[in-house]
Amino acid sequence: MGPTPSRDSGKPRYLQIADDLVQQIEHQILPPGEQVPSESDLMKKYGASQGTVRKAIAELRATGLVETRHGKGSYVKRRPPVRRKSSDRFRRSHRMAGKAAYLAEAEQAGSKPSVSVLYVGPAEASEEIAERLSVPVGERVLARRRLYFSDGIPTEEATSYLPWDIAKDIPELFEENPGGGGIYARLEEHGHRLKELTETVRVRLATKQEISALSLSPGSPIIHLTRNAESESGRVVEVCDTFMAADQFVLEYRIPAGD
Amino acid sequence: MGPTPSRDSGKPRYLQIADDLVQQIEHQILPPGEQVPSESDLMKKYGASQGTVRKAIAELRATGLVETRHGKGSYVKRRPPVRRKSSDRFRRSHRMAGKAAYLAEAEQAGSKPSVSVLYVGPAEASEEIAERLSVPVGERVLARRRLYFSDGIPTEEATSYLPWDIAKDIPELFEENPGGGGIYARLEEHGHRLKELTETVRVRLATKQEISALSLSPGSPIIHLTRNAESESGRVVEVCDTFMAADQFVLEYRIPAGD
DNA sequence: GAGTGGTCTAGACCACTGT
DNA sequence: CAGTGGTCTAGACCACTCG
Repeated sequence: MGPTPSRDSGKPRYLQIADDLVQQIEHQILPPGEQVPSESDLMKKYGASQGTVRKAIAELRATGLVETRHGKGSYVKRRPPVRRKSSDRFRRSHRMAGKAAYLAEAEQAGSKPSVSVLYVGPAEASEEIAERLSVPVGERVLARRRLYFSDGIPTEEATSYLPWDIAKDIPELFEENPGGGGIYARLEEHGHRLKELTETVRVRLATKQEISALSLSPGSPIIHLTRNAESESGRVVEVCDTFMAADQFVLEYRIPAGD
Repeated sequence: MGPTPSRDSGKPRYLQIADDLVQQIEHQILPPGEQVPSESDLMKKYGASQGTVRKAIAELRATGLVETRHGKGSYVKRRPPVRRKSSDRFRRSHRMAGKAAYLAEAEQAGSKPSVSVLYVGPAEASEEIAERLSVPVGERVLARRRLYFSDGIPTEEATSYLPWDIAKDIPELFEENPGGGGIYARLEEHGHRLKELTETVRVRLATKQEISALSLSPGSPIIHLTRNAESESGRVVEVCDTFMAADQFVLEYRIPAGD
């Protein structure tokens, strides 16, 4: 009758242990940020072998409750506030208010946003980018790759591509900070009035590179969002690829019912 | 120099084995639908223990390349054609053409769609549904729950909720098949002309129930899509919750750049 | 160094699927 | 029944982190 839940249900031992740990986390006996007992502690406590307690912890990791650092231990994840990404962020009125889309949204969510520019400069259009921008493969384009942080932790990586003949006349696009309203505001000031944006949403499990770039746990789903910005002349004047941790975002779209 | 890739890199053995299997799958040496060699075969082939080859297979399962059936074996997944879900599917012109959104899209994708109605009838509004429909919690609403199949395999489960006072005057909504153009067409015929739809996209790992309902593998990400349909009178006349296997869909949204 | 997680083995037994 | 995957053990060794 000890505190150890060793009752035999039909359930595998490793799931019983996992469930017990889930209970402790939900009841804040293991509060966010706290270290989960080490494998050897758990082996003693549950009278199980290392393989079994490891499987239990792997279970918690898979459901995103815990993250594990080699040589240190497993820690209860602090539930990050969900960031909301609304299609409204592209409204012209928001740009006129002088805010870039990302900062406006982050402020609204009450977190401290920051941006790190990884690269701004010329690049050769890959097959996919060339197709989306309707330029020849290998053509020079302007690439702008940024990493966005919220409260200091990386949440989102985005890369924009613009046709060189458009970008070359807009010096602000070569700056790290393109100025109030972001690059869309600059494009519109230079006569490229936007007509429509097309976004696609894809989901898959993160690759190893993305895991390290966004410091995720293995097995985390990520959202791959692409956007094409079409001007009123019918030309695609910018495309953007964004990668973000799926569990930290809610995307919102308003769709007119017309036509 | 045997066919066995036992070169020692720094990589763990189970990942080497996994990579080798991935190669065989990508080069169609293990074609879709084929059974992966059994654990004991792999143990012999790679000279590894059961635990190690199991971890290798678990890796393939996590990346969705393979699915495992207890007592039978692991099988290379048939890559299902990706289904595209475009916001255009709500255009009025499509409804007028007499097609429901789902069927129209599936046809375009070249797959044989079918629908199974799980429930049509009254239900009590949960807190969340009540909030979205602006009715009191517990109020009677019409619920329509369907399971969608593509080529016989379940891909998507959706539940619509409509306020009772609206639904009660539209007898087709109580039928399994609401008729050409779907329920939105019926709503518009009865004076509820739609103004705007708001969709939200959330992603998370599938729960055990969803795994069985959509016959997924554990650890698969799923997309939870919610939609609120607002009529020109400003009232939300329908809300819908959809769950789908994330790796089988690409969502597409067209966003007007105006205002 | 002591303590942590990460990999691997050899063997055991159980549970499910077919014939 | 034989063959498959699923669980578990006991012990070994390696790799990372921190004082």
